Amino acid sequence: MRLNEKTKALMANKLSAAGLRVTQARLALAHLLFGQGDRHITADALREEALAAGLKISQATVYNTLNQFHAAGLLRQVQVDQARSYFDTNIDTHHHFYVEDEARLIDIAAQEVDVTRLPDSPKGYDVDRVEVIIRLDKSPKA
Amino acid sequence: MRLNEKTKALMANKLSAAGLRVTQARLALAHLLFGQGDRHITADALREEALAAGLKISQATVYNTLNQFHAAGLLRQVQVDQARSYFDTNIDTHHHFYVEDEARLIDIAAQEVDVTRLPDSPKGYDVDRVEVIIRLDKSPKA
DNA sequence: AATTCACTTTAGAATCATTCTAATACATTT
DNA sequence: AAATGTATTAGAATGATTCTAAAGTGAATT
Repeated sequence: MRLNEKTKALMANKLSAAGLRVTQARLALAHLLFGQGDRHITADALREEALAAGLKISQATVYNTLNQFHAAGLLRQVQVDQARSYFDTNIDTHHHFYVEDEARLIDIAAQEVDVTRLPDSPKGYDVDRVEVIIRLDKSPKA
Repeated sequence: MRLNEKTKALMANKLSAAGLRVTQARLALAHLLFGQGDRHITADALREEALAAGLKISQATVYNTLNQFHAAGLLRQVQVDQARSYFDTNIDTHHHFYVEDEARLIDIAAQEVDVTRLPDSPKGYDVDRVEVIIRLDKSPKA
């Protein structure tokens, strides 16, 4: 895979800023993840993209890298399906539609949802994040 | 395990009403699940409870039964942790706190949360359910 | 109460996502 | 370029869940 120099520099920057060493594997995966707008992707799907793009990269590295990016705050992990984890390249506050039948996530911008009242957290605990997940079904054929 | 007759009749009723045949295994698991207020439990934890209660029941049956109860609408499945599924005996509309560090779910009554605005669903899809999950961290020691 | 038949339960194998291991490769510092 | 500490890797290991196909049970019927 050839990364254009501008994107490469951006990604290298992103990695350094996150405290991650800039390596071939991380650069290439960052390019796939962050080079094309917001996405929701599973480890396996990313692996396949990488292989399709001609990268020689192991499954372990895909998992390691996703976990490191997540730990570094470059990715959010979304848990909507018991079978697998999704990684979301959009780390701003936002919410999701989830189409269970299609195993597909759709972003909802934070300002599209108003949560105007929440209960107090139990004593000794603080709110880390409020997630709203709207589960969707296909409409019945009229 | 001895089920008192009143509970047993209630559970048998619940199963029949849900279109499930009343069997020993289902009665016993229903008793554990529904006999003590709202709970959030994993398949494995339920298995252990069952064994501790002296039931002779296989893991496969625990899974089968949880899945059937879920399909029949007697349980809700809650997805907050990548490692395992929780089954929630409270099937009314409600929400959850989730304490990640302790892998613990806490119910939030529907009326404790106001979601006053939601985006339109994508064309061709209907809202099945709106889930609010409040992820909690332990407060830092002051 | 025995028979039948469909549904349940079971032990154990299989699957699948994810993590681990410990050996090799690479990036950075000397 | 040698040394040092991370990264990457293939493959094994793990752990939750599902599958398989054989044996058991509940409900309906004789």
